[in-house]
Amino acid sequence: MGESNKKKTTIYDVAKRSGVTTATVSRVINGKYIVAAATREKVMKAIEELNYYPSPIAAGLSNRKSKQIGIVAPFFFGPFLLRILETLVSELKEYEIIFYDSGDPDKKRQTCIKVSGENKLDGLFFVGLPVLVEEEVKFRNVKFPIILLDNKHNNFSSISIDNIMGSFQAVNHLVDLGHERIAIITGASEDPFHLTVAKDRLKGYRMALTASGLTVHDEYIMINDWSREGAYKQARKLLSLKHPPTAIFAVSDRQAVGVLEAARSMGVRVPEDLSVLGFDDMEFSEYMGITTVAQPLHILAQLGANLMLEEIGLGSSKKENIVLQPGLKVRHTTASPR
Amino acid sequence: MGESNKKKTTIYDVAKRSGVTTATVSRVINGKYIVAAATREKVMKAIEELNYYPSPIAAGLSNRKSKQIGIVAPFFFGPFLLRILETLVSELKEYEIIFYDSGDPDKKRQTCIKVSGENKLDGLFFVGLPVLVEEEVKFRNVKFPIILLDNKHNNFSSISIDNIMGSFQAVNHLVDLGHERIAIITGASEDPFHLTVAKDRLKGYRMALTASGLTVHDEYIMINDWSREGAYKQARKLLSLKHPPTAIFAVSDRQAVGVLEAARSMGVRVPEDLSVLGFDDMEFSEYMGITTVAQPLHILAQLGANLMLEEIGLGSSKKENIVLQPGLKVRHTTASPR
DNA sequence: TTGAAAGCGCTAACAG
DNA sequence: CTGTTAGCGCTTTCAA
Repeated sequence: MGESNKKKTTIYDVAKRSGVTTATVSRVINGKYIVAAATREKVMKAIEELNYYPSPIAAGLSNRKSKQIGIVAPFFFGPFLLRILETLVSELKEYEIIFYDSGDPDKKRQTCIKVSGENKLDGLFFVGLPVLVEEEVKFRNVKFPIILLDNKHNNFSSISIDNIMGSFQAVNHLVDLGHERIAIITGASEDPFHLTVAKDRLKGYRMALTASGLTVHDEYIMINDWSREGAYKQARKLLSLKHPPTAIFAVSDRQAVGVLEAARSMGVRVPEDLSVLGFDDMEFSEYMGITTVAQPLHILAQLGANLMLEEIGLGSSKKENIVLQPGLKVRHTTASPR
Repeated sequence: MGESNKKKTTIYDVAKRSGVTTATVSRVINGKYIVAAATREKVMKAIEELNYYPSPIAAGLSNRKSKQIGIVAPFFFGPFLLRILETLVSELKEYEIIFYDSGDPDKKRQTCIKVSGENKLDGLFFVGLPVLVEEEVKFRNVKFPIILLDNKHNNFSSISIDNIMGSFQAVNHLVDLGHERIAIITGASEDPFHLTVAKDRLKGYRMALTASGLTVHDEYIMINDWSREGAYKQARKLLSLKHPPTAIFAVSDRQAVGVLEAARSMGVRVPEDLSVLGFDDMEFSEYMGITTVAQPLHILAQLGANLMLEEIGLGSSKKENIVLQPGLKVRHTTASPR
């Protein structure tokens, strides 16, 4: 901590030194008013010499703009979150990014209350999470745009990913390979945040089977908690069935690992005896050769950032809802059944 | 965006409604002055009724505290960064966390300039990165504490991890297993941020060998760029030597994966013919059974947060430098040589 | 194109 | 325990 005996140099100091008023200094700083070239020079020089930095706080109080954008997201999104955060930060260079954790619904609620109450942000992103009605209500009188990433809402713009089609596509790949006994290990259908990912991916699975004229067997549908351990157990159950599936679609890569472990533990070879399909395209999926579905996170965040900038500029919401398609990445855990 | 025709309710509104002055309202809001219970009640009631939220911007301008803490870190720290961020956010509930990307040295410089110039934060963390002299100079007149996480500096407090000992420990494990021909694939020794991780881990390797009376063979030392691909190539080279090593220590798990792939590609079995050791304990290391060194990131961040709170409270730096020890996690890629 | 001056909403002496 | 009253540092009409 430095000895900050010297008080901050303010816009007054600059004004005095350059022989103009603070109004003029302000004008050159913000560059959105006409200032005589000569005057500008003088001011710039003074700024330079005094090593002056305008106080964003004071500016904020005066013009009610904080130059800050908030992001509410849960940490359990892990790599996805990081990816999105990264591109958001780099696309939104003019703004500081404030991170609001919302690891559980209550934290999320608190954040919504705080953020809408203070009403100081210039924009807000929700990533991965939906906005509940009670939350939406709070944002009614807020002065900044809100954009949902990887989720949607009628009253806000959003960029989301089509989980149903991603799943549909993935299962179709299995069907194309000739599989008929395809099982799915999905995520918890009810969750504290009211996410619909699990349901959507299951829906895509059903659609794909039906579209191919295959029947959906309930015993092939396992509802799991997104965990690797859970998937391990359920895969063992599936593989112990009288008619075990020849392919298992795990709706997350983490769960796919569990399936792989289950297969190994039972001497079932992948992909010879069993095809395993994941979802997410995590780093380890590449290392482990897992066939999976990749989400265009980078583009999602980029589009989100652009939209945010537009809406901030317009001062109003465009209510645009963009849906992105994920893509299949075929690797080494899927093959035709024997 | 709501129709915010209604102007923000201010501390004046609350004061009027509760029949006191703004000073008193301020007092009950901040709770650090004595206010008569009855008065407090009235004020609270008014706050409630008016749904009043104090403006942190106005407060900030007045008392020069932003209630915001910055974090400068590079995104390539991936999971580590996320982990640290997570615990920082949860430990520093009173503060908003602003994330400053510093993916390259120049961005980092810019951030240092901006942040020190504006001088508005209540605290700043550097994670994973060192503070260069030219940067340190800028922070001389800054009013907030700065703490380094996973790095150190004479003028700032820090919590770091002992890479040398981590490496030493890891290699000792190999020696204990009976290995004598131990190779290392390390990270780039020179890097744009002037990180010393690679050098430190190499040093620990040397120390361990020397301490055990083994000689350090230059041909067993590979300098790599932290990439899996690079490690793959170098591992192949090592395994092609006339006297190939019986163990390879990759200074990151990502590189360990490359080594594993190289071994597989050459029909070398792990751990029977070759022991592979990583560093980092990434998620996939568990899945892939890689023996590795784990860093106590959670504790690191926790200690960092506590220190920050203390220093903010004290209004001065304690210049504490804590060093944490990483721990070995033995899994399935290491065994005694045959 | 520039200056004067009134805020923005809150805090913190200082008095009482 | 509470009120008065300067600011905090910048922006923005309104005039000139």
